[in-house]
Amino acid sequence: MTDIHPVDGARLAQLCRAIYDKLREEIYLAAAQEGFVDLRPSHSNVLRHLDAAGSRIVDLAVRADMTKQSMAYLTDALAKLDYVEIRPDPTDGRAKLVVLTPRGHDAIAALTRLSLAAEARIATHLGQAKLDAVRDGLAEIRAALEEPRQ
Amino acid sequence: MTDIHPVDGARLAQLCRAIYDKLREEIYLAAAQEGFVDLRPSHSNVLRHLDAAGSRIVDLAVRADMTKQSMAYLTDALAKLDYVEIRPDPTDGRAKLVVLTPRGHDAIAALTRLSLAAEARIATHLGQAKLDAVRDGLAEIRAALEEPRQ
DNA sequence: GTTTATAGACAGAGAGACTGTCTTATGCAA
DNA sequence: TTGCATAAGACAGTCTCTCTGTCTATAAAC
Repeated sequence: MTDIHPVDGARLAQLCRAIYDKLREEIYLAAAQEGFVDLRPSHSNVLRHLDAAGSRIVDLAVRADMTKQSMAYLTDALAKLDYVEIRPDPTDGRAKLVVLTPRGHDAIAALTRLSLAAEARIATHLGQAKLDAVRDGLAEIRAALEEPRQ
Repeated sequence: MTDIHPVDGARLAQLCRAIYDKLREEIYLAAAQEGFVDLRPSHSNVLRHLDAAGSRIVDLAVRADMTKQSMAYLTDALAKLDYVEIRPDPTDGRAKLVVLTPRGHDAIAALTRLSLAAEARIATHLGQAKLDAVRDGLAEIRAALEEPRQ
């Protein structure tokens, strides 16, 4: 009988998925142990895109490539958890600004630190140079995928 | 004001996530255009792990790292869409075997072909050697992440 | 000043994961 | 052989996160 999965396991998409899943699990588990028990991976869709001065929901939605309704759901959840504050935009009566609370700043700092720690652990296996090379290659791949297909 | 995101954008996890999301979108969009309109990314959690001779739900669940209830939901959905057939296991009255239908075989073949095509497109940007090096590095990283943390 | 565009809110739906419980079948041991 | 622990899966319910569609209020443009 022929093999069902001729080239599986070595596919770029599967590798990226597996690595992302592992890192996400590791980072959010560690964050929970530091006290951020209510922080969920989906929340990083907000935190990653916040400006220091605060951002509008619609801008966050565009950056995260999701609908403004979905982004509103996430920002509302983060507001209830005291990671962000939502206040009216003084320059536009329709808009609101999502701004980080001190706890939100702490969360971003922790997530950043834990991400770096995870990479440092990987570097002990591969060596820093190789890890850097992979990361540079991934950045190139991401850029290549941004381009429209002909 | 200090920068909120000191090292963002170059993080391994974010790169893997972005690339996986793009590839997944691209591959499943192309698959839909080939007639697999009802195939969803979550279904690959089943298809990726199926044995040629058929697999039990509980085994698929372990391989996909999810509960058997969740896996049963997915295999049931795939059965309704005629990608798999669920039949009793002749060797164990409690168990059922999930086996691919011809349409399921076609779907796996298409997904495999489209994945390779996406990587070939990337190779035109990076060169095959660089892409291979990145893939090898990712495989090493995945292996490193499998090891328990000390 | 009227029309159009924009920001967000509200309601509802659906996918995909989870936990908990239950039934049935297997297999081993008393 | 009976009786119990184990295992496979089914059933019910919940939760998170995303979507579409519609609506209000404000801003901007003509």
